[in-house]
Amino acid sequence: MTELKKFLDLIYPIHENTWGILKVLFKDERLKKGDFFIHEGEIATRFAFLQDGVVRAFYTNGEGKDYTKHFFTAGSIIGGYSSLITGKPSLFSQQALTNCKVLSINYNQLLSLYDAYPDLERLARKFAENYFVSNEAKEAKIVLNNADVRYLEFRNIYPGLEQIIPQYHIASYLGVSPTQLSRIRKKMT
Amino acid sequence: MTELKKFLDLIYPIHENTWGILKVLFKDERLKKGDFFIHEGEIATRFAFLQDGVVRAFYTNGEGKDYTKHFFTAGSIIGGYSSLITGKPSLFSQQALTNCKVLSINYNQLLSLYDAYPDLERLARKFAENYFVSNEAKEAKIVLNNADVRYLEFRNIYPGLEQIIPQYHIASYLGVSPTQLSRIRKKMT
DNA sequence: AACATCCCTATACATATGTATAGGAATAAT
DNA sequence: ATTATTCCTATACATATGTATAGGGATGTT
Repeated sequence: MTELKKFLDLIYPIHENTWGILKVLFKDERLKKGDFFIHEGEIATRFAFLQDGVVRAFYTNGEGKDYTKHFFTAGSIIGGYSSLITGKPSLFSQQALTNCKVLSINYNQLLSLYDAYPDLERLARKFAENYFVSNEAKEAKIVLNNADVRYLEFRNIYPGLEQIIPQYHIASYLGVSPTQLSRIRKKMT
Repeated sequence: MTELKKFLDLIYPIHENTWGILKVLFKDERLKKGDFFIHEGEIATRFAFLQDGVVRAFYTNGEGKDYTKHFFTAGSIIGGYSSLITGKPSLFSQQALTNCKVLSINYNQLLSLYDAYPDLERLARKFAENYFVSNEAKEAKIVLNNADVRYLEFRNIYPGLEQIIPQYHIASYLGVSPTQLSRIRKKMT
C-alpha cells in the first residue's frame, strides 16, 4: 500500500483524508502465471496497481497472431483504461507472465468520489495526462527507431526482463518475427 | 465560437458562467498554408480549436524524412498537448496544409482557472481521457491492419482530403513509401 | 536416467517494400 | 503561350524481413 501511495504522490499529492477514503477501496488480488487481468472484448470494471510480477498487454489479430502492446512491471497501473473510460469492450488483453500481486479498485467506486473530492479528480486528470504523454513518447520511438534500436531500448527500460520472458514476446513487442529478433541479437554479438 | 462551445459540450458541459470566463481567453488566429502552429523542439504555450483548414502533425527523422502522425480538420483541437503538460520540447511539428482559422488559448491562463472552476477541471480530465482513448484506438488500427486497409480507412475518416493534399503525405501517414502507396492505389482500381 | 516439452537459432526460400530514376500529367508562373 | 514546378506513376533493382522447417539446448517430468 505504501508503494501505491508513493506512486500517486508523484502524480499529485492528495490530502491525507482523501487518501483515507480512497485506500479502503483497494483490494488485494493474486494472479497466477497465465491468468488474464482483462480479456479482449470484455468491458473493464476495475484497474489495479501492480505490486509484484510481470503483465503483458497485447492485441490479437484474429488468428493466433498477437502484437505485444506493453509489458508492465512492479509499480505500474494495469487495466483496460480505455474500456473503463468508454464503457466499451477492451481492444486488448492483459495476461500475467509471472505470478502477480496487485491492488485492484472498482472504477465506478472511484468515479463516485470525484464530486466530493476535487483533489482526487485533479489526480485523475493528471494521471490521464501523464498516461497520454508516455503513450505519445512511446509512439514517437516506434515510428522513429528501427527494431535494432528499439531492442536496445527494451533492454534498458526493462532490465532483467529479457531473462524471464520468452523471446517471441519480445519480438512481438518490437513488431518483428522471432526469426528477425534472433538475427538482430546475432548481429549484436 | 459556437462550434467550439458545441465541441466542448460533447465532452463535458460546463456551467454558463464558467464558459463566460473561459471564452474571453480564446483569440482569433490565422495560419497561412505552410505556417507552423508548433515546431518540433519548441515548448508549447498554447493550443487551439481548428475552425477551418487542414493541419498535419509529423515527426522528423533527423534527415528530411518525416512521419505523419495525424491530420487535423475543422473541429479538432491542435497543439503540442504533451509539451503543454510536461513543459518539455515538443516531439513533433504541426503545419498548416491549407490556410487555417483557429481560436487559440494560452495554456497557463487555462490552468489558472482549474482551482476556482472544478467543472473546468472535469472538462480537462475528460478531454485528456478521450484524447487518450482515441490515440489508443488508433494505435490498435496501426498495429492490426496493413497499409491497404489503413488507406481505405484514411479515405473514410477524411473524406475529400485525398484530393486536397499531396499523396506523399498520405503515404507517410500510412507508414509506407509514396511508391508503395501508388502500388496500393493501382491494385484497388 | 530417459523422455517430453519448450523455445532459441539457423537455413533456405519467397515476397513485400524501399530506393533510384525517368517520364509525363497537371498546375502554376512568367 | 511557353516554361517551370510539382507530384503521381512506372520500372528495375536491391534488400530487409516473413514463412517454413529442422536441429539442438535447456528445462522440467515421470
